[in-house]
Amino acid sequence: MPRSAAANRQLQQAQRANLLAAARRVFFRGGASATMADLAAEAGVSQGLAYRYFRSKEAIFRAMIEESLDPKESLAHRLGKIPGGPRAQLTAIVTGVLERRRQAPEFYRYFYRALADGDLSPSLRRRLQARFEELHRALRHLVIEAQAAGEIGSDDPEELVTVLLAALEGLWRRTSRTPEGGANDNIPHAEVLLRMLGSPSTPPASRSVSGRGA
Amino acid sequence: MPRSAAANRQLQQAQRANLLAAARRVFFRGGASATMADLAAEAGVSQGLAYRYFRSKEAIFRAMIEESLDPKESLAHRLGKIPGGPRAQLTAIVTGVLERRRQAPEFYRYFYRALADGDLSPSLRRRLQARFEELHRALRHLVIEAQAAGEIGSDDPEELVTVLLAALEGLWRRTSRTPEGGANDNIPHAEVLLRMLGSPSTPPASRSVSGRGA
Amino acid sequence: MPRSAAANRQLQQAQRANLLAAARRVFFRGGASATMADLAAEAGVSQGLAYRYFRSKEAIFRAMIEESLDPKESLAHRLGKIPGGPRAQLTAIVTGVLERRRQAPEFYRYFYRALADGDLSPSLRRRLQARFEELHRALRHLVIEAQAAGEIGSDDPEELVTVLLAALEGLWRRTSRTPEGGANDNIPHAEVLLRMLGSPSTPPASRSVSGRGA
Amino acid sequence: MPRSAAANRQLQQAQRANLLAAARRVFFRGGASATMADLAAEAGVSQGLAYRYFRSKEAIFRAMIEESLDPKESLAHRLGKIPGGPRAQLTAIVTGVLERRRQAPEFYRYFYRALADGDLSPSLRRRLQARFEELHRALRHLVIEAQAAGEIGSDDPEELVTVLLAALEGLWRRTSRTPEGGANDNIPHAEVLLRMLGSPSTPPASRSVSGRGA
DNA sequence: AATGAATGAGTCTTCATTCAT
DNA sequence: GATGAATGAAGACTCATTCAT
Repeated sequence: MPRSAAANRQLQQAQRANLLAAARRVFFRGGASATMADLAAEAGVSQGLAYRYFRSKEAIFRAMIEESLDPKESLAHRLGKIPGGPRAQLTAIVTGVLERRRQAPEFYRYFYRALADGDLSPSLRRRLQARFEELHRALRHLVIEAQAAGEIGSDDPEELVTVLLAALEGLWRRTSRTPEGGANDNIPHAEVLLRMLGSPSTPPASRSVSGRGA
Repeated sequence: MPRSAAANRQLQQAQRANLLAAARRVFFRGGASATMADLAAEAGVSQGLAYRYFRSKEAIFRAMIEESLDPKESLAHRLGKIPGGPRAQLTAIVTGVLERRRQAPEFYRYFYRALADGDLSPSLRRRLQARFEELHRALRHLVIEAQAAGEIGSDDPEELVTVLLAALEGLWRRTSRTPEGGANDNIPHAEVLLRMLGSPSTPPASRSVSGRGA
Repeated sequence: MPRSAAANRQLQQAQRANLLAAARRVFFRGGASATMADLAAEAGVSQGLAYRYFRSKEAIFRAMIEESLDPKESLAHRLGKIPGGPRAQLTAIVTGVLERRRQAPEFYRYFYRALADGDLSPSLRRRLQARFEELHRALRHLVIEAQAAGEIGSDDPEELVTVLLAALEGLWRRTSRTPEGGANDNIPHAEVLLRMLGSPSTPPASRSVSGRGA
Repeated sequence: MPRSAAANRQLQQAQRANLLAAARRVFFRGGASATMADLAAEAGVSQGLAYRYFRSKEAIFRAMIEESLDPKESLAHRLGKIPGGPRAQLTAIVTGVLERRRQAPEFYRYFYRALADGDLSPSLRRRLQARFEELHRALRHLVIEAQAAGEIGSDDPEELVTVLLAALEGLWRRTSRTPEGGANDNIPHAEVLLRMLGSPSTPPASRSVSGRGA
């Protein structure tokens, strides 16, 4: 007598989740050089089984990322729901990003890894980049608005966004290096990062590279 | 008539340098997936020759990094030579780092790549981490001194150093993704980053995660 | 209430036939590269079920051929029932073979495929060859009789049989290549093939390879 | 000191030929199911080496066939050079084909095998079919001319060409089954095959399938 | 009797490394 | 010192076959 259809569906979902979780662990450890054998061993299944659930190694990687690309997580999505002026919205975004790092240190790690490792399907690469650019645009828009509202300094908005994103990326990256996925200590407050934006009274950073301004 | 021993040694040095330069170019382009065949082609020599100069592919990678670990490049080394108070020294360090990025975008890329990819000998990994920690300690020391001198705000020094390093790492990382090795546009001024340190009048960022401080 | 034993047996027979028919279709399309998954899909059953009825993939292939080796189909069997002299019997055989091709183009295809592909159990291979040889002997016998009766030319009988069989095999083979299993156009008349046997007045083909005979 | 360039070239050609010869033997035996391991073993080299000389397994198969597609072997090419009327030219072609079979029994075998086995790149498949069609057209043209010249019977030319080609293909096929590549005995004379074309006095084969014509 | 999830041996292919010249 | 042909150990992926349900 065959297994019931329901039981089968449950088994399938469990295995899929199991494989995806194993992939997360294994890619987290070994980067792109992790092998299917590693993954299978980690998941406690045979190598062949992975191919019942995913077409290829790349498909697993993709699924892993797609999972995190849930549209509800999109900043654009959440942006509309934040109350207050542009400065307050910037604070909320940065805080949200930092908060997520605290809770799921490995979260965005795949995004950066994926972009750094060359072997990524063009389509997925495009989707990832679109996500990054979305954040970029959202921040730029808020920065310009905040400047118009006299809430922050008057440096080049593009420059401010770049350094803000860099700081956030750098913080995520650090996760990679601490063995256990990064302890939660020393994660800075959003306010510290936002100081880079300056206050209305701050003069723009001088063009001189040696930056003796102020 | 055999070549003179001196001429021989010189030739060897030249080949070694040639291979190392090719490795730099090739790893920069292809990341960890660059092959020995790529390297040999780039260097214009046979595949076998690389093994006269380096024990293995990993040895080339290691040598490539060692070359950049030249003690004269060490921040600690250069720190003694910077005039001015702790705040000025911090400015000088950050400026120097940003300047280097402008000039040789691929410079530190290997360090981060090496740490991210798992396949790195423990000993080299230790050396790299030591280098990072050296910078970390130097910055922390200056931050504490600057706080003592009333030149910056009174946030947790560890937190300030972390976010400063993260911002710098993030900026280097960005290099990796821009096709041509990173255009120099939008590299922020040191002063913008240093704003994160706050001024004596800035109250420390509140402990509240939502960072409504100030 | 369990199914009756008779009903059970009938169900089994039906499944077996179903699988065999699916195998025929699937092997006909995909050749030796057809997979068990293909077969199961074609038969509309699970992959595992095939193994209740056949020990292995090869067993299915074998059964498929055995089915066509039904002794009632044997030429030897039918030979006794053909009226007329040896020439008429030759005509009848060749006509029968051509006719069968018209009706079931995929019929003998398996025989040839099976012999060409190496992976065939020795015992089955022997049985197939025996079948071919049976036809061979029957034809040779008739050719010799026809010569004795002065109904055909006096070439080497072995040679005549070889070329006759070759022409028939070639015609079957052609079936394989036409996408839809071979349209029925241009299937030659038996009489055309039989012309090769010559008439009493035809001088034997000369031994000269360049064949300037006649 | 490196091997001389000449020595290298010689080595390469020898290996390429060696691999191709091994492929011929191995595909001859095992059909498409022969593995690269088989081939390497047969050639007496490592599996990896084959890939220095051929991009893939399919490339080897292709090269094997291309080798036989030498344009000088083309019937169209040779057709211009045959003296005599259309009947004589038909004789010459068929004789040539038979002769080749005598000399190199495995020669065309790959062509037929290649067409039967599904896994063949579309481009190569097209080239092969073009070759077959070339022969087909040449024969049809000559048959029509021969009929116009009153040198043969007046059956449907397409039918005559089909049966002629089938006979030739069948003869080649037979090579496949004799263990040692086919002994040369019983290869029929061209003249026997050409009898199928009939003589001016032969009435066309009747349309009746049972072929009681003549 | 039937299912389909799971297995594992085997396939093609790549690539760091060695070695005869 | 230099070459590049040759090796062999993986790696991703397929598929006939088994087995718990």
